[in-house]
Amino acid sequence: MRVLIVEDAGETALYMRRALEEAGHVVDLAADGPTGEMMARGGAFDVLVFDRMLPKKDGLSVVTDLRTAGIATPVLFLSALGDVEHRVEGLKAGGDDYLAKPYAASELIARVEALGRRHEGGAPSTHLKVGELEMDLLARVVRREGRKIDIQPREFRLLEYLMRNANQVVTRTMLLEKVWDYHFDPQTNVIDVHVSRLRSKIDREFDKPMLHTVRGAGYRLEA
Amino acid sequence: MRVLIVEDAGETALYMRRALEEAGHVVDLAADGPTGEMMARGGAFDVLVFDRMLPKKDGLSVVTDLRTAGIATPVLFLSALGDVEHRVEGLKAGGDDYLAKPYAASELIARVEALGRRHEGGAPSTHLKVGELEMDLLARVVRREGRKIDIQPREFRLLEYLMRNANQVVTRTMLLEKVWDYHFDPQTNVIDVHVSRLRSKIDREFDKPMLHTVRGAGYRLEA
DNA sequence: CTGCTTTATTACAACATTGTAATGTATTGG
DNA sequence: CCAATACATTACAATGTTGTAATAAAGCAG
Repeated sequence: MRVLIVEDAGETALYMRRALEEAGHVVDLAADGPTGEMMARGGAFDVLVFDRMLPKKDGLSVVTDLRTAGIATPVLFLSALGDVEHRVEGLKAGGDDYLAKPYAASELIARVEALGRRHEGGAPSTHLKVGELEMDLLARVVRREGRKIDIQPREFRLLEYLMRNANQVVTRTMLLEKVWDYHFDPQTNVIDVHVSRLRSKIDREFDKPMLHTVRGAGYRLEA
Repeated sequence: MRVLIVEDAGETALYMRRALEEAGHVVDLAADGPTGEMMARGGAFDVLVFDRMLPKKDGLSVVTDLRTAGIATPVLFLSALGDVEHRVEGLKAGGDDYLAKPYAASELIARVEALGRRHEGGAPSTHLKVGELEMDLLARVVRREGRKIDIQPREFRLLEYLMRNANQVVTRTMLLEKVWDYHFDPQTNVIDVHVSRLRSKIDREFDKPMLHTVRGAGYRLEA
């Protein structure tokens, strides 16, 4: 897991870093509010750990700003101010958890992992994109250059497989296995026919063809 | 937000319920482990609040079981045992937060809302579950009690809609709009026919029917 | 260039899915 | 209990989807 710790007390920061790294995570440090905010916006972290009090811009306002900027990375607040009002304040500002000092390393780790767990293990992608071609797996809709394209179930599976392997050659055998669940050669031209149909939908009417034949090898969908 | 509180001490449960309801949430109660687990599996809650110690089956094991069953609803543990090991234990079992008693109502509310917030903003769910009936939106597969059920596209949409509105009555008009995209009455019995077909697949061959008729109103899929 | 092989396209037949209509069964109010 | 109504089931017809086969076109080796 990639964790960003924003903490001004050098000692504490290093201690936390060591604890999290020993638990197998990748840790970055920032020492003040603006730096932390910048890094949080740029780098793709799984969890942010913020000290409540920070030089220049305090943790609370940084998180408020991150949230209004649409950044949803989970935040764990860390502070010596452990009373209820402060904790509630932190959660209201858009924090996801609040841990009062002093705390045990094991609890820090457990809470960071609880926060990160959902995000990374979370959802398998429901949307594929190859160049200007897009597929929404849930809505079962395909678009090229924004225009909706009507597509049949088998064509959909075929295209999905091609998109998941975009810019690579996909053999006929692979297609038979993955799109048709055939584990033998049907001795017919099913694939040719469906590739042809798919082409007529995603390539005809558009300038550049995306679905290319690789003679003797198979097909390749290019961005 | 829909919240399930699983707590055996009646007093405490009622106090929590009132606090959350005043904050505008819908609250259900359960008094022991198995009941809580059942409700958590069936009803679509945004947050689960579990007491650590519960009659019959303790909170920890219930949550472990829910997680292995693939139910990812955020869990807030609540307990008098506030020391570090217990907190870590709760988070490891799959809890998302841990609040030690005594706590202020405002903090309970803030934490429940923090948990719910995270969940709803997330990716669209790709997996639906109502009782023993499961639907994988991406793989387009339906199972009941683990057995795979073959289902037609229109039946799939119908069932999806019923599952998304499980335990609630769904009217014929709603079905026509959402499943058929008709915005008028086709004057036929399409719905009856498809409900019948769906029943023959998901209910026939199983002990308890899940798809119930609500005479004069519509249908309801029950856990 | 010619003949051979691979790939494309088209037309059609088999099959699957969907909606309609007819018939049968349960529920409710009088 | 009967009639009226709502719902369930079955059979069938219309339509959509898929695979096969025939034919055409393209690429390649000699």
